[in-house]
Amino acid sequence: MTNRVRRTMPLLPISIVMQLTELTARQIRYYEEHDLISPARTEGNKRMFSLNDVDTLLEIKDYLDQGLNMAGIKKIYDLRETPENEKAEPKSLSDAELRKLLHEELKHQARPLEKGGFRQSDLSRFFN
Amino acid sequence: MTNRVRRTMPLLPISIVMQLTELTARQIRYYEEHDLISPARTEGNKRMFSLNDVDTLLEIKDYLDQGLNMAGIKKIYDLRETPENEKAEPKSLSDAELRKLLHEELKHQARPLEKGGFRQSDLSRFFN
DNA sequence: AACACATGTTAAGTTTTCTAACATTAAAAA
DNA sequence: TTTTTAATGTTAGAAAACTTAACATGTGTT
Repeated sequence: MTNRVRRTMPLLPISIVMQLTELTARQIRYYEEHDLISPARTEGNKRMFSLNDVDTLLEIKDYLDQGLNMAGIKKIYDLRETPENEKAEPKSLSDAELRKLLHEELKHQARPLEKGGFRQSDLSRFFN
Repeated sequence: MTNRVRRTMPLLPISIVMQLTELTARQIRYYEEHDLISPARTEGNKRMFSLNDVDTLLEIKDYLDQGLNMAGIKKIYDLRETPENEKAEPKSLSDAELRKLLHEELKHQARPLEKGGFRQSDLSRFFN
């Protein structure tokens, strides 16, 4: 366990991430703008992505294909990253909000899968 | 076996390789000039390194620490990469040449290991 | 029709990388 | 000891890659 991959190490420039994910630079930056990823920065302010970042981007692609929007995806990550213990009191996010999210998701349900896209949101396509 | 890491995929810019190997850009380019590595190039001619390249660079560091020079290291890689079957007739590399190599290596034998350097010439320091 | 969301496109500026030339240092050869 | 050579440092100028910001476009929603 101690010796697992350092998947958080910032290694990849945006050009490579574009290839790996088939996303445009615009898309990647837009997702960052909406706090779905937080790539590291070089001293000169260039984004550097970890393998985890790439995984996340592939997941985002999937969620978008499934009809979710930025807010929906963000919520998912926020929930996911909330430690189990303090997961009790859901802050001030009302039922209304949650119902709306759910609604939105249901509307787009079962969207067809276009142009040979991948299912597997994971770098295992490339590694190990 | 089929699902092994794509260690040959060009992913890393030289700045990251510098961090990973603690080599200067000058050194990395010099080793390329001597055909010890052959990083891929972007369309714009920027070097892009694979994980294999990084492994090789760490090995080169080791060999240099052990007193080998470019020619010696090159020979090692040439031999290593020669398929087992055609490994019979050693081209036109005379005994003289080989003795010289060996000699050189022996002279520098058992050089002390300075400033907490790594032994393990391998990215496993970072991954898996 | 008006709006919002995701994405495309463009412009101008900055960082990173490139090659090439010359400098330095230490070890080997003369 | 002087001269070479090997490895690396340093610098300059040019090109590529990346940045932010602004505005454009397409498509589905209200």
